[in-house]
Amino acid sequence: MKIGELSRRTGVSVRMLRYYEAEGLLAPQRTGSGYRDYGPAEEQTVRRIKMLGAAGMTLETIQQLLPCVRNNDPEFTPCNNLRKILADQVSLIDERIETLSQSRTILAGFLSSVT
Amino acid sequence: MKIGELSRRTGVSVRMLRYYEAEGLLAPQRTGSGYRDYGPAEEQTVRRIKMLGAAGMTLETIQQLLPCVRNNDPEFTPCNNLRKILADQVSLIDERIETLSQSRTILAGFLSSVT
DNA sequence: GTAAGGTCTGACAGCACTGTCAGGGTCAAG
DNA sequence: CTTGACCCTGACAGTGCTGTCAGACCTTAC
Repeated sequence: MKIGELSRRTGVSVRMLRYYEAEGLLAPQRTGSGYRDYGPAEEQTVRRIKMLGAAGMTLETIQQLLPCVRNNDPEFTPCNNLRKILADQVSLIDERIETLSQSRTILAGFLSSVT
Repeated sequence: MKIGELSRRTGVSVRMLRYYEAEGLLAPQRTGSGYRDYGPAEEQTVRRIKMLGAAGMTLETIQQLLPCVRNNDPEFTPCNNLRKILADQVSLIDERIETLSQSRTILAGFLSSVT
């Protein structure tokens, strides 16, 4: 399928589909006239990128992870560092939550001081 | 005092002190030769900016808030929205924490699926 | 008077995307 | 054959800071 249809089917903008490719996360076939031609495998990949992105991962991190999920549909193929990457991501999120919680405490303090 | 000393005393880089000024959060005197000349009031302001920034507020938001804390002015009239701004910020942080928590859940799911 | 160190302005770079526009090619239908 | 929808590449804008560099001026001390 062409890029517009894939965009419609996945909800990812055309702009971002091209960006995924520029960042090395997708490599669709090209038609004779240069149009990108995506297959079902690519569509699945895009859905995975979207899901991992929703989990707050950067495209760079997703790119590292992608080879581990490219093959088998339902589950991850265990790569050596897959667990480490995921665990690191969870730690990263925990750190961010902790930082935000501290900020919240500070602001709540200000708020109560003007009440 | 000059900008370098203020930087040393507050731990805010010279670059950022100038940036604060460009964004309208500071307006130090100038010497005859054009050097910025900060007084104790400015130093206090910088410390407040730093604290509010640590609470995750953008400079734009801090700028709105600053007139309310600039001097312990008994006049609250122009700061009727102080509490609202603070409350909004807390809500914003809560949203971000919620988003991160959802991301965490997704990632933890991935992690358990490869365990 | 000269050397060192501080300061000035202005501008470019980088993050991690995301939108948008320009200028031009392709394809299907009427 | 022309129209309209779609596609291509490339580039600029904007976020909210933050570092760094260039070229020039000021100040202090030796």
